Parts: sequence; structure tokens; C-alpha cells
Amino acid sequence: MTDDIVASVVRQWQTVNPGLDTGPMEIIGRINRCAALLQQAEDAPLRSAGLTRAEFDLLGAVRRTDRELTPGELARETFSSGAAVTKRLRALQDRALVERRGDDRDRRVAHVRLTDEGRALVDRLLPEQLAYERSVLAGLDQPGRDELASRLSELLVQLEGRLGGARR
Amino acid sequence: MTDDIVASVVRQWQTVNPGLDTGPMEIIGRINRCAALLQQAEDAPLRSAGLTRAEFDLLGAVRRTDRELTPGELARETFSSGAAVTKRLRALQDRALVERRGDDRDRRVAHVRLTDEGRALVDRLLPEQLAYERSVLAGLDQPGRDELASRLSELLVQLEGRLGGARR
DNA sequence: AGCAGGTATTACACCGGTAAACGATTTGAC
DNA sequence: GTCAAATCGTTTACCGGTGTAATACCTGCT
Repeated sequence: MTDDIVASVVRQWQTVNPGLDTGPMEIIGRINRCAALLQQAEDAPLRSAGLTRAEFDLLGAVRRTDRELTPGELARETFSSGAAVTKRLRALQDRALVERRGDDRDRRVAHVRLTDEGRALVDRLLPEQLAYERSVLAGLDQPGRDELASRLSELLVQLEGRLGGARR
Repeated sequence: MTDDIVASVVRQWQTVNPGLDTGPMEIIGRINRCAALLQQAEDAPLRSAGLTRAEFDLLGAVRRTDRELTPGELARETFSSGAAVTKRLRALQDRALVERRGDDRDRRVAHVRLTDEGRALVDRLLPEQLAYERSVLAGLDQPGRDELASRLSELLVQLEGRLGGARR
């Protein structure tokens, strides 16, 4: 069992400040570090298609709900600000991947849907992306992956309850 | 067992595209989501001290290594670009939390150390931060936390080997 | 001296968030 | 019924933070 960066950081803290309860770092530090490493590399298949992770998330949200979404819904779905969604929509629209359509009843709201190219792009990219992710996770055996997924789900439920409630 | 956001996203994908192997999402999606939620809220104690997470990481790196570090070392230690470190150092120096000292031998390199206030600030903030993080993790029992930490460590080792090697 | 390699900083551009602005709709008082 | 005010969804304006790439500077070797 070799140790990771977080383990050595924790060891440094213990040396310098022996009383410290560094327990939380072992989880939160690792989650942050994993997320950082993943985001740096994970997007390789996306980048080759000229897409940001955030843009892909947006396209994916429209694709998987299989209906038109409003910018507001997209903002909630992708956990980003309305302004960010607006900008991404403009960029994606300029590339003819999404279309805007004004609501007939309420002219404040817009409806966003994928163009055929947008849909085709997502359907081509997502399997590539998942295959890449699968290769990244290949170092863990199946029981380990299940265990990890289930623990993360537990944690995520906690976080959503505690923090997601305070959101918005 | 209630399910989290990732579970419902996976379900949506399965509805729309039944053949898809969504396994990787169960881990990577959750890690990203946890990291996002944590970073939004986790920094509460820091923000009250007027510090960014990145700035705190930088101060922490100097504190825990217990010696002067060069900007380059700090960039590697905090996994950010040299330019970002330069700017953060300027900001922290303006607030008298760190000091720069030029090397006598090699006048390219600088050495960064904490001022007394900087050191005091870290030593005051870190326990607060850890206490806050502990409260966030309180929903998991101790065996669950250990299990999670250990699985994350496994994954992190894999990622560092696979991706960290490609870094620089 | 000149050149190759290394360190830190600066210049520039992108991306995201907050807050203000804008247009549209609903509510409520008269 | 109508007007004014509050509310809502979206967009725009602005700002801060980060990365890449160009720059300045230094060292050590030939």
C-alpha cells in the first residue's frame, strides 16, 4: 500500500502540529484532489470536440431529460448561475448545437432544445467519455468501485441535505 | 436509503439510452458533485477571514512544511500555475501575511515565509476549518468514514500515477 | 563572451459569479 | 376594469481569479 499526496500532507501537519485532528482531510482533501485531477484530464475526449466540461454538462442535461428546458431549469440542473448558462447557450447556439424558442404564453421564458447535430454530438461523445472514465477507474476492482460509489452516495445525500437546502 | 442527485441522473440516462454503461458516473459524478458542494460551503470559516480557499492552501503549504518555499515549489505544492501563485503572493504580502526574501546565491529565486500574523492566522483558522469539516462529515459513522477515506486513497494513488505523471 | 536552461513575473484572454437592468406577468387597490 | 407595484425569468455589465504564453532576468557551461 503506497500512500497518496494527502497522506503525506497529513503527516506534515502532524509533525508540525501534533495535536491536530486531521481526520476530515483524509476525506475532503482527497475528494478535492481527485476532482482536480479528474477535471484536468477527464475532459480529453471533450476538448477534442471543442467542448468545455460545463458545456457538455449543459448539452447532457437537455439530452437526458428528453424535453425542452428553460435557462432557469438548466441553471438549477447544472448547478451554475443563470448568467453562466446564458453565455454557454449563446456559444452553443452559435455552433448550432442548441436552439432557443420563445414561449407563446409567457414571453419571459425561453425553451432550449438540441439541434440534430447537438444531439448527435452528445450521443457520440458520451460513450467515449464513459469509456475514458472507465479506464481511469480500472485500477479498482469491482467490489471496491461499488463500495466507493455507495459511500460517496451516502456522503452526497448528507451534503445535499445540509448544504443543498441552504442553496438558493 | 434515499438516493442522491447522481442516482436520478443515471436513471434519466438509462431511460433515454438503455444500453449505456453509466457505471463511471456513479463514482466520478459523485466526486465532482461532492467537491462542488464542499467548495461552496466549506470555505465559510475562511471567507470570514477574508481568505480564498486557494490563498489558505498556499499559507497552509508554507506552514506545514515549516520552512521557506520558493514560488515554484508553492506552485507544485498547491497544484496551480506559477502565475496564480505570483498574484496570490502579492495579495498576501500586501496584507502582511507572507514575506518575500531574495536568494543570495541565485538571484532568480525568491523565498517565501509566513509573517507572525500569517502564522497566527493559519493556526487560528485551521482548527476552525477542520471542526467545520468534521461537522459536515458527521452524518457518516466512523467505520464508514474510514472505509471512504481508504477507497479514496486507492483511487487517488491510481489517478496520481496515471495523470500526475503526465503533469509537467 | 555567448548560449542553453531555469525561475519568476507580466500581458492577455477566458470563464464564472454577483448584481443591476430589462421586459413580461401577476397581484392588489381603487 | 385599470393602473401601479411587486414579482419573475432572462440577459447584460462588471469584476475577480486562473491559465497560457510571452517576457525579463539569472546562472552555469562551453
